Amino acid sequence: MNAPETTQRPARLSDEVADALEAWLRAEGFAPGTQLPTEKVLCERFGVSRAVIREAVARLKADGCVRTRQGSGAFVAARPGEGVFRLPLPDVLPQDAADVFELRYVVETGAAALAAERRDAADLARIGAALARMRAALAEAADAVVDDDAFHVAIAEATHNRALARFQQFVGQQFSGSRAPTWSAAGHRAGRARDAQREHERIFAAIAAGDAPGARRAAAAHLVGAARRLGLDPARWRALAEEETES
Amino acid sequence: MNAPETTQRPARLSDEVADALEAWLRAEGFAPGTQLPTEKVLCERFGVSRAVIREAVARLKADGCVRTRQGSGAFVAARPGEGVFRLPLPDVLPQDAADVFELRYVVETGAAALAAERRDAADLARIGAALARMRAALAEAADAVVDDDAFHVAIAEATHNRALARFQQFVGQQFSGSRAPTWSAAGHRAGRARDAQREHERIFAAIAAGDAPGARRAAAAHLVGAARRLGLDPARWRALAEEETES
DNA sequence: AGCATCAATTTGTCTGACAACTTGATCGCT
DNA sequence: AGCGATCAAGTTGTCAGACAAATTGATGCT
Repeated sequence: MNAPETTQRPARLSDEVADALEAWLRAEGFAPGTQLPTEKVLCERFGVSRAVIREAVARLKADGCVRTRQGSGAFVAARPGEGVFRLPLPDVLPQDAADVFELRYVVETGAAALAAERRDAADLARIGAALARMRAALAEAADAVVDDDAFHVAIAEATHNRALARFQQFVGQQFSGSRAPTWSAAGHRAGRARDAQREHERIFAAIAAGDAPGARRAAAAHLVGAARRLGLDPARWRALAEEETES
Repeated sequence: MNAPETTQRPARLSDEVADALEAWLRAEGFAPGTQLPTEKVLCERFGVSRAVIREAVARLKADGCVRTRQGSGAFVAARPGEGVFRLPLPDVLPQDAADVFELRYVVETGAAALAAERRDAADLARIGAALARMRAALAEAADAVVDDDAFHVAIAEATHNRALARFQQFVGQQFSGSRAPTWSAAGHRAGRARDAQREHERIFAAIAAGDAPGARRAAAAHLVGAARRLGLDPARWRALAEEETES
């Protein structure tokens, strides 16, 4: 068990340079159109080869904050990350997965509270329909991953906030693959589907009642349960759950 | 018949290859985890050098749909577009601006609560330093936009959650341009800087005390104030503020 | 002045090599 | 045989140098 001190961050040299470049641009606050140093200069400044610099610049190009013209140079196109947000994709690193899940936690609890305040009849109908489908699937031990997904999306849409809805959909989708074990045959046997459904019902009840703090607490409880079902470290979530439930 | 070359699209070879690769992945519908051909094979298939292949793959990596492991290979990480979040740019639509600000509200209040639980001495030092600089700027009616920015970034980093920190930085930055009126000469005269600073102090005190609910309330109050200073509809925020302050 | 030409500069691409890492097979020991 | 350590391909990451293609500003000519 050699946990080699989790040098968690960029093992890739090009990523390191790209981060540094992005941070530099951000700090300097260059106006769009200003020219970047030449690749040769950047090579010397960072002490790396041109290939690394090119890959780093390529990432900034992909992010849309830098634009290059052959023979001319590289230019700032916009402030770094102006309109795009890139998530550290959770592969095998449990740390990244936990981080992203925590982000989902923050957003989804807030969304549940907002949904309780803003939901209208159509929202409640959509949420209730997804809930009913899951209830039916629970009775016959069937799969309901798509309905589970629809349930959370419907809640996000009940906030009537496009940005929030899209972002919750975005983070939630990062774990859509991990939602299968709950509704699998083994999940039904182990009671995971039943537990999740009970949490779902509580969220819906609070939203339907217009109880924003209650919806927040119910969503928090659901996410803590989801984290446990995902095998994430529960210790990290205890504090959060207590924070929510004590209010 | 020479093509008039109005196809200004891919003057870059690497972009051409990247587009072809992305289209290929999308068409093939590979499940996440499947391995891509090696760079050498791709070189032969596209008839280009390895540098071009690497830049193309780098773009896919930046887009988040491919992930590479040194010594192992390149693997499909997600469907194209998964892993990157694009915000509806709030240029002209005030509705979008309000939506994005609300997203910021949800994330930043959650981050403040987390920061209160996880902050260490170094975090407090960073937050306190930014706060002190703003205090000094307030005394002499100077500009402190960069310190205001640093203050919020330091709080986000105190969560020790990379994803959360980067996302808060991302949404906060959408309003960085709108932070100037607070610290302008007119902002000092109108007391906007003073109000903001008072709110900052409360946030810091709660985080330093390890009071998570208090930090959440203080951050909520600050954001409601920021929304008012931005000229956003305060009615929309009253409900949220009450939700937080009642707990 | 106006214009074509040219040379320097800069990004784009190619080539070859080596380093760091992963993975599966081989070898040696119990 | 079972099992662990070791080794050798194979693959991506990085380096170095060179040339191609495009831009830009200076030069020189009319």
